[in-house]
Amino acid sequence: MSDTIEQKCLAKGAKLTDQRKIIAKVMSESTDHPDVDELYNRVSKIDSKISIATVYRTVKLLEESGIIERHDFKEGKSRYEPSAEEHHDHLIDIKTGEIIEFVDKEIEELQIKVANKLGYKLVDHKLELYGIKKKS
Amino acid sequence: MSDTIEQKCLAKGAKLTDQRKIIAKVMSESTDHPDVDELYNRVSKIDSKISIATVYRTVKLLEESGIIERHDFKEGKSRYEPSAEEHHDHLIDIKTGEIIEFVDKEIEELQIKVANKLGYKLVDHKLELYGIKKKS
DNA sequence: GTAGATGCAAAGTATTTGCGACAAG
DNA sequence: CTTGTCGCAAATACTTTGCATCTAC
Repeated sequence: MSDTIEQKCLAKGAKLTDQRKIIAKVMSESTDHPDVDELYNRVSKIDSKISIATVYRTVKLLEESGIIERHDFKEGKSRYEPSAEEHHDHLIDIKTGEIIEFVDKEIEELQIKVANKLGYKLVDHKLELYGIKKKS
Repeated sequence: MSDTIEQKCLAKGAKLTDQRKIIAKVMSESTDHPDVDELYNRVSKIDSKISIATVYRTVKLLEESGIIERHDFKEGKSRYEPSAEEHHDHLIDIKTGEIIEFVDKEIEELQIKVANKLGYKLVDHKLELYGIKKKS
């Protein structure tokens, strides 16, 4: 797992510092969508000397390398998650803030079709559903 | 047009000040998606004494009243547009920043279906397509 | 040894807020 | 009158950056 990350960093000509290894490891083990502050907390538990500036610089690096993905949900800050093999979108519970990941091929295909119809080639998209849990 | 906005403000128990009238009018006449700074520029041309704090307070008020909508595209700031009768989504040209509005009923329906499948009632959603113009 | 990375604190953006003055209802 | 609103400047939240030091390669 971290091998891959390290290889990707090297491929970019980036130096493999301890800080980067730690941040990459913590991110790759995250199953939620931490913001920078939360990531900084987790990383600090491993090495308390890492500065938040380095965390900011590293998430930017990892994002540009396609290793993690940034999301701007309806808050004032960015959240990150490791890039998945298969693309997915998010449903956010507006009561609890819980984030559920989902995949829907039909929607994906329709998006491409819509973009085409408008004369565009789709290169990226963002789909977020906001909902409240139904009583079961 | 501005009648509606004024009525809606009054219904909320909000006072109908000159500043609000001007900001609401400028927004209702906007066909693009201005950010607060741009809105402030436009408003200042009509009344140069209006402060940017008032613009921030007013867009928040108008948004909470459902009169305008906020969007967080992939920038660090919010953009606004008057609420439309019919809901629509956006396609953003990643080269030029141009924003194209579109409607696709099929996607809308699928979203509701997906949310239901996950046990949620869909109350809101955000769909943004990012693309590059195809040579015609 | 050298280019690139780090830590720190200062600087930048975007946005919010406390407060005294003011105006709408 | 009274309550909400305004303008101003200070404050906040998130993120970036200049610089001297340090470290991976």
